[in-house]
Parts: sequence; C-alpha cells; structure tokens
Amino acid sequence: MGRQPCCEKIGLKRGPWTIEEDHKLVNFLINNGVNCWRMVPKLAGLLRCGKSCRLRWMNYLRPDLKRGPLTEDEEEQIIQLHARLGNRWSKIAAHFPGRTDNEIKNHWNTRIKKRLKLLGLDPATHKPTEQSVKHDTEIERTSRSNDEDTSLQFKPSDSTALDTLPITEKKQEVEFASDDTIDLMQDYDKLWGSLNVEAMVHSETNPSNDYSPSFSIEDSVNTSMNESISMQEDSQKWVPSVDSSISWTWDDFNPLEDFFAFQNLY
DNA sequence: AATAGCGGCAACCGCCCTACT
DNA sequence: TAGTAGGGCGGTTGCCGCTAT
Repeated sequence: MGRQPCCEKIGLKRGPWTIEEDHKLVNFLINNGVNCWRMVPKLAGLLRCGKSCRLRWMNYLRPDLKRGPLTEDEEEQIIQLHARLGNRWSKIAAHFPGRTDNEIKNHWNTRIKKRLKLLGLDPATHKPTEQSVKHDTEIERTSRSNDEDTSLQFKPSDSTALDTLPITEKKQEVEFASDDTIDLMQDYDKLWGSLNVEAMVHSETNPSNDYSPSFSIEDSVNTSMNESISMQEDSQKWVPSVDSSISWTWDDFNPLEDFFAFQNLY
C-alpha cells in the first residue's frame, strides 16, 4: 500500500510560475502567513500543489533571499562544508543566510564539481583521483627534495569553524569529519593557496566570462557563524508573522519589479 | 541565419523525518 | 506506542538561453 500523494494532482497547474501566481502567493502570505501549506493554494486561489507553493516561496519569493552569483569565498566555504557534511544541502545552506539549499545544490552540480575535477579531486569523495595522486606524489617528492618549502604547508585556517556550531550539529559533524576528511580539508587549503584556480577555471571553460560578484565578499565574511545560526532559528518563526517582519527591499529581485508592475494594474 | 549542443537553474518527485493524536 | 499527516530534503528532470558551427 503506497503512500497517499501530498495533494490531488488532477487539475493542478505545473511548470514555471507566472507573475500573477507569484503575486497571489506573496499577497496571501503577507496577509495571512502560513499555518498549513496544503491549504495555501486553496485559500490563495492558486491551482498549485501546497508543496509547489512552499518551494516557490522558499526558493524564490522569500524577501530575505540574497540574489546574485556565489562569491569565491562562499564557494570555498561550500567545499569545506561539503567535505564535512556531504550532500546535506540544507545543512550547508544554513551557513549562508539568504542562500537556498537548491541554489547551493545547483551551484555545486554545475560549477564546483567541475572545479574540483580540474584540481584532480573526486567531488563525491573529495579524494584525489588516481592520476592526481601520482602527480601529487611527484610534487611532494620534488618539494621535499628541494627542502622545506613552507609555503605549501597547511595552515589550519578553518580549525575554529566547528567551535561555533550548536552542540548537536557539532557532534554530527565531528563524526562525519574523519581523519581522511580533515586531511582533505588540509589539502584544499594547500591547493587554494597555491593556485589561482578561478583564473584557471575561467580561462579554460569560458575565456570571455568576466567573473565579478554583484556584492562584496564582506557581506558573507561579516556574517559570522553565530549570526547565521540565529537567523536560521529566526527563519523558523518569521513566516507566520511575515506581515510584520518584511521590509520590502528586493532591489535585485527581478520578479518583484514585475510584481509591483503587476500590482499597478489594479 | 539556422540549428545543434551545452550549461544553468527552476521545479517536480518521492522518500524520510517529525510532530501530533 | 503506533499510526498518520504534513513538511523537509536530496535527487532528478526538463526548459530556456547562450554559444559554436
């Protein structure tokens, strides 16, 4: 006996959301908040499944979303977190206020995976591929024979990250961070430190692409782990009181322009 | 100018987890 | 304690726009 579907799919709309649907959903959530996602489409007058509404809101319409490409700094953090957490995208996303798990997952699949492969690392295991192991051994031998090139030695810059985690998560993450993983994290620092990877990747994959993040790295750096955790907690509460907590400053949010343009029609 | 190939990303699917009764 | 409903999550799909030919 299979599980019942989350909703009656017959007669429901699927595919990309229209401006009008976005407007209805945002309007409803602002005025009413959400107690039960299943009821949202009915009450908001949408021919969508409740899950679809939730997804649209969480991944696209939420006003606290940070739009724009991920910075190099964020990418590095994602790689380090992935080494500890694996494909637990929501856990990883929790460290990046304003970023969604879907966004990070997509970014991982489309860009970071390639980047790691270029570095000779298997994105799934974070272990060097066979070829690169050979290559690495060569380098290791050379650097050792050339004597103590300290520039290649690991500096544990990320060693304090775990300290800022909640105890339960800390336990979970420490369990995941095997010796192998820690070694790999050390390798990352070595690799990132010694290579101008960004330039390399872009010159190989898209020479004309001028990679320029639309916001400063400071944004993410200034957001400490503690802040991200408190925001994570806040995000559990804010939806029901959405009307009081939103400051509508979706400057870069294209659909919003359309949303307001749409609203002017009334 | 047309079109095939490719990459990025929004959205869907279905299983898992948790809270509630 | 067991059963159930509903939300959360990760994997996957398919569309759209860009680029190369």
